[in-house]
Amino acid sequence: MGWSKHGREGGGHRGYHHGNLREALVEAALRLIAEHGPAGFSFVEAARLAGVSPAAPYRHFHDRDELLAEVAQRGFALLDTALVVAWDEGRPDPLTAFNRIGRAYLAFARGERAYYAAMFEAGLALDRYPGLRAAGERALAVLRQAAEALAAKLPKERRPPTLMMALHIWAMTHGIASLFGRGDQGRRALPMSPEDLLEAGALVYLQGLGLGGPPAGP
Amino acid sequence: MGWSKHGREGGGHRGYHHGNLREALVEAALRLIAEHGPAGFSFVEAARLAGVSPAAPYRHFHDRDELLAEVAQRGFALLDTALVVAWDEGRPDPLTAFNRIGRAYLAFARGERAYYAAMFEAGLALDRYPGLRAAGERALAVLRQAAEALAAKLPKERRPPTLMMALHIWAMTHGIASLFGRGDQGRRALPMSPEDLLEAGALVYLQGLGLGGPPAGP
DNA sequence: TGTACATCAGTGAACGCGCGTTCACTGATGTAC
DNA sequence: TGTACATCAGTGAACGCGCGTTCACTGATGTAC
Repeated sequence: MGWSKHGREGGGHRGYHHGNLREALVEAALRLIAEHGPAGFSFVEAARLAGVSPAAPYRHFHDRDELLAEVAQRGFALLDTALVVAWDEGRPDPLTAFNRIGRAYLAFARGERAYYAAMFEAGLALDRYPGLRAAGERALAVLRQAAEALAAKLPKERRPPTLMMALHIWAMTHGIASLFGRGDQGRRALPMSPEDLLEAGALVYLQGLGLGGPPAGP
Repeated sequence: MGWSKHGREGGGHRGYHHGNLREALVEAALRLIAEHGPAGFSFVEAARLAGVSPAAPYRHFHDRDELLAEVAQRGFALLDTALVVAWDEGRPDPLTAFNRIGRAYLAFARGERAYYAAMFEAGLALDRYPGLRAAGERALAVLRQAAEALAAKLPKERRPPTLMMALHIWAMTHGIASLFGRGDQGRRALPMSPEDLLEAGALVYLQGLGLGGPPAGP
């Protein structure tokens, strides 16, 4: 759910002009991607879903891929927001907030499968859509900020590069989400929830940096 | 590269019977997936590439997806082999061998993009292809074995569950491969090689378990 | 407030295309005797 | 070694389909005066 606020759907008839076709197309794309994957999404069907002739979308998007890229870009923006909210400026303490970020990422991958697929599985060429790349980097920035706050606990000479930390965490989280944490399709069996797996992994990782709870040894 | 051993291609004419159509179709699929992604692969074109009428493939595969699943399954078998070779029974020492596994995984993702895409991005329903799931689990078993050997260095009461270790490592490796380590398309910029990123991440992780080189503190 | 007109966002018919799949068929291969 | 025949692995033509995209068009909206 989530992307269900249709322009004037309830109102019944619309005139010759749709009024909010761009939005309607994005919503239609999300629905189609959720159902058939990014490959099974078609421009024509998106138009049909929006109740409009197959030529109409061309007034708003140069081609099929541009609509896909728009969806992906919005997905990154949503993810960004979700991560910022989860981080909540590190309250009540960085470690708790950090774990919340991981969970938020997994929740996004599971709950917003269409966005996630558009972002990571559509095979869009990042160079052709600079806005897309930028949106992705903004989302990474949250992770980096969290890494920074965590690393700040360490004495200066033992602080790891925060970009590297952020990339490690991103990779593990993304890996868990991709391999185990999506909707039913293609899912692998696991002896624990993706959330628990990630939390344990993050804990070990932070321990390895000299951060985290009680030391490993007795 | 790699999948170029065509049945009797050099020999010129073939008769009415192809002789090795199944193999030829798998090879054609690999080529097409490498070029156009798993979505852009078509049964008809695979037949054309194999020099055969569009109806012929149905003698060997029930449908398009079954061919895709065959490719994915072979991919897992290849990956499995590559990881076993890389592990080399933990020689000369488990840590070195372990790092070789990670590099082998990344090399596979980069070098065998078609296999990798069929395995992880084709969205095949694992339940419909039990052989596929089994092949995937065999590949995971190598990681588990390595985790076991590493954990064996620790006193019994501090040994982590090896399945969990294996999953963490798989997730981080897979995440790095997916986000940064593929061919040109969709690649993100990185301040270091995926290999270095992974090695650093694995080191920190193992450190966190109480394994690895010199202790974190001064 | 009313009118003329430019601009904009749609229409709908049409195109050429490649796809997945089916069908009755036929040529090649292998086996029994 | 030779012949009859079953089986197998291909053919090629055809189907219906949905797709992306284009085109000249038209109805609605907004603006200038």
